[in-house]
Amino acid sequence: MRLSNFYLFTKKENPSDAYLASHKLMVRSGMIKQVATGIYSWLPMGLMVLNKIKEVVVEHHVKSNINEMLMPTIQSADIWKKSGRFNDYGKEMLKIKDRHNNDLLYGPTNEEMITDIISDDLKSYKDLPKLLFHVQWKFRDEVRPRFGIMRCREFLMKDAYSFDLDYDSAFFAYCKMFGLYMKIFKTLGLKVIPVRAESGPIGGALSHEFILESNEGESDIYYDNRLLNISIDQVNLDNKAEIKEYYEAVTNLYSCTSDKHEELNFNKNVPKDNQKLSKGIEVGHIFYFGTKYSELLNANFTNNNGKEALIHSGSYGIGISRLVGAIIEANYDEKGIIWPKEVSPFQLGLINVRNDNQVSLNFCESYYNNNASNFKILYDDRNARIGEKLNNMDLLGIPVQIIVGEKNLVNQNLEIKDRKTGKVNLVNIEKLQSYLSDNYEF
RNA sequence: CGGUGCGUAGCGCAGCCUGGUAGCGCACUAGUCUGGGGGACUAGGGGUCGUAGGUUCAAAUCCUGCCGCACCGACCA
Repeated sequence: MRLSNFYLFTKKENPSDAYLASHKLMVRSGMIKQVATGIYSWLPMGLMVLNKIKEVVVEHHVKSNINEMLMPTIQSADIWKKSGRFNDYGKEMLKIKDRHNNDLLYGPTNEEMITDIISDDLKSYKDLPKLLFHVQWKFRDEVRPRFGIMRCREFLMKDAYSFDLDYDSAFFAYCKMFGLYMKIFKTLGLKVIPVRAESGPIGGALSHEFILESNEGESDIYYDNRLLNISIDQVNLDNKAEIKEYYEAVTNLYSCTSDKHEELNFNKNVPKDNQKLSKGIEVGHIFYFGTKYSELLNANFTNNNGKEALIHSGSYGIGISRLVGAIIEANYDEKGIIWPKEVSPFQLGLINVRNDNQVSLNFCESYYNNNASNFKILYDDRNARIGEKLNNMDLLGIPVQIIVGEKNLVNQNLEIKDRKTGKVNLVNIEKLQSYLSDNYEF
């Protein structure tokens, strides 16, 4: 992408209404623009990142044989009246009336709707188990939205739903999703702590939150830091024994939200050196709620004895739009954003030191033209001053920058700058390709 | 929903107390000089001062309602 063709308008100054670094940086880097309290437009740069994260999450689900589908944002109130949540959900639910005066709502979540769908289809124990997910915009009319995209009213969420014939089977689904989440967050380059949690208005007995540690987080957590040593890498999510072993190894160690915290148990079960008290951002939340919605919405099947039984279900959410902010919180410095390679909208930033220099201009043009199909390159082709280009590229957080100036070009050299370390290496033009592939995974 | 504060150019702000030609920095346009970390100079363009009403010869400024935004609290993914 040539900057001259890109709808990207960055700002030198911070917005006055932003508090969190991630919020300031998202506005400054032209990713989002606020529309109303807790509602944002995603500009091209922001949408690229959002889509990258979504892609990672979707791929992991699809690989695990979880089927992607799509439910609408607007829902009929009927099923919510059946489940009792039309009133119970409270003012956070945005209620709408259509022209026929029917009650509609902008979905805050989809348990009712998915249960209504599967209750028509899953009729026999032979149809179970099943897992479905979608990525869709949600609306929760928060009392006080804040922190930009981190806690907004309209947000993009991946929600998955599991359907099983009994507790044992449902528990396996829960463990599998637990492991899948750990893999997803690891892929995104995030250190995420799974903690026991309250299930809130979703309901149900078994629930875990996934917390990205951050000083700016809103959740307080207590955990045994030995759980960080347990790796998900080698665990096969489809192998019941393996995944349960992993789940138990992790959840046997103390780890919970402040709601669930018991100081006595913490001290009794966790050696002092391993006790960790920390804050973080909730980026995922999973629930097993048994037959709660099946009962309310009549989702039953015929078991192998010919008897009717209720479907056991669970739901599993990841805040996709929140992750954009959360990832920035975990990856920035005083210059700007530092995107992990998995979510960076571009792989390479290309900077021409002087546009009026024929030597560097020729090189940049031909490099870009020859490589734009191999790499995602953001080429700053503006006739701007070098300082502006460098600062701008740092702000945008693209992992690797190629800085092209005549001074180095006459010696057949380019500057390759690593955004994260700030280190600049002179690299021979001939060796550029191998330097990049040796030092970076694309 | 309670408490506090704010709304003036695309962004960040001053002016308001004490009413009298709407200002500054950044950004933008043109030109000149510059040229390795948001450069300098010159000349420009852009505002019904959130909105509706009131007071007044005169309102960005004083008064009232409404709308919007932020922060703190309670609540929540």
